[in-house]
Amino acid sequence: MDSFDHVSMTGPDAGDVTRGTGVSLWKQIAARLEWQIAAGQYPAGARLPVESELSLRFGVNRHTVRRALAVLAEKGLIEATAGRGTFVKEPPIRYPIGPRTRFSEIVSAGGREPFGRCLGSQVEPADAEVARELGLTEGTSVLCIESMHEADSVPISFGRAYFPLDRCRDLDLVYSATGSLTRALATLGIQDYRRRETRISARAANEREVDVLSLTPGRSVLVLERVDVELDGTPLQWGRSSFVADRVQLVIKP
Amino acid sequence: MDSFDHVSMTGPDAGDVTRGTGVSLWKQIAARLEWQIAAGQYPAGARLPVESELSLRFGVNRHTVRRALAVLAEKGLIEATAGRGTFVKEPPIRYPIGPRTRFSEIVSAGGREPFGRCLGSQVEPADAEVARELGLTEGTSVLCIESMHEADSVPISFGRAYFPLDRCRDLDLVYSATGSLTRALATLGIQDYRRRETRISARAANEREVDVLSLTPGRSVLVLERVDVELDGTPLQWGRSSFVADRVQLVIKP
DNA sequence: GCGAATTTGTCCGTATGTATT
DNA sequence: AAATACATACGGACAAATTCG
Repeated sequence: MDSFDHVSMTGPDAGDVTRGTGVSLWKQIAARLEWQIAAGQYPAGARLPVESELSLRFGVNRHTVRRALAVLAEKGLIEATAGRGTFVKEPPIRYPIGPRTRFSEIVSAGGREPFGRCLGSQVEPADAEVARELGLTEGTSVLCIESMHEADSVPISFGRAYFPLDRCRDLDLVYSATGSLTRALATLGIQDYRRRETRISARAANEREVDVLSLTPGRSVLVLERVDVELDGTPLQWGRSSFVADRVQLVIKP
Repeated sequence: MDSFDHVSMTGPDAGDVTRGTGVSLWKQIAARLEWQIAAGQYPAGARLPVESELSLRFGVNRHTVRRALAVLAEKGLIEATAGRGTFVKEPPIRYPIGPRTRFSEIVSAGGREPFGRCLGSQVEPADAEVARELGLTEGTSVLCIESMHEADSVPISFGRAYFPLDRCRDLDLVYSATGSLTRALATLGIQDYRRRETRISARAANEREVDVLSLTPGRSVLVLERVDVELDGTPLQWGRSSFVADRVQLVIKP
């Protein structure tokens, strides 16, 4: 094949990995692949060459390639599936958490098409938890809305939110019609509200989430528990949403 | 089958679950158990009565009890293990994320004993990512410190942090000696610093995390990526830490 | 280290009341 | 009004994990 005059030339493309420099081969390979991915040579969703091919190309053993790939997998850049291959992952959506967190605005700002759907709603008596968070007495009627969100037709989140019924009657109907909670609230005369607190935890996706969000079992979801209040401080909604962990990255700028 | 027309009492303690009220039995049982847990009748770590015992006590079938327990498990209140039993979980540590996030202060404020340990450190050239985050040029020497933290001897987090070497020489030694990064930085003349950005994602724990944090495989970890800067804005450290997802709850108050 | 006992997890099936079509 | 679907509740059997003598 090609004959390079460098320190070593074991493969056709091996100009980048040089032995005996003090930098381990797997680190060099990882850096090179990361660079190629960042440069768009392997765009999101693309399949990387199979490990044996890479080992040929870099002139190293397959295990050395695997060590490099492990670094990228750890960073969340690629994902390997036995039998299928190794694929470049979509970069996660940056999801800033702040006092005015709105799904559609965040997704639009990221240049993607937001979509929200009301999966169902019902009026129910507030249990101890909902009552505490909304500052109501247990048993007060609240409206529970179950919904999911997508960005560019990719499922992002799924959750339930609770609203005081007196303030938000028929919110579910308007939400279903408009597809946007912000707009639905606006038509009810609630022009603005702000986030009072966000609590974040994580766990493996449950069956329902696997179903609604098109996940494979065992995947992690970020669970966001949030309280929104009206401008005068009255609790407006409390809810818990599950975000597909590897499709979003929550960002907090204090 | 049952010869009761509407209200019945099947068990010795069944005064709380009433049939034919329109509220399903499993919901009533879930609410009752949740109340008992909240009231301290079953404190954190305690074992609940076995399912067969509960089914006797409430006068319902074991399946009905299981459905109620599933609700509490979903809420993160209990955890069942085949062969062992069903246990009340420790409430997660509330971990506020703000401009002055410090592990030891947060844990102390929660009435627990913080503990940090340096697992290892080395000087290495900054790769593209570290260089970008710390505002250095690729290849500049940085100090990498690997550490883990505990609260009341329970592993909480594990991560790697990178520091510009010129500013932080021997930081690892002082850290190992003091067990506190804040104090170690103080002895190097860096009295204060603040969080510039926190990025949060989640995934299943990898092998290393399972090992260091005493987890079972498949558990979720919250991955916090953070940039701390000195008061003049100079990047001081960048790092990624994995938090055991069901032992912490990140709290953001905008 | 083995086996029995305990306990949760998962299946099979049946019956019944209530909504929806 | 009949047919259908769904949620609730019960009964039994066995697998899988854990504990303990």
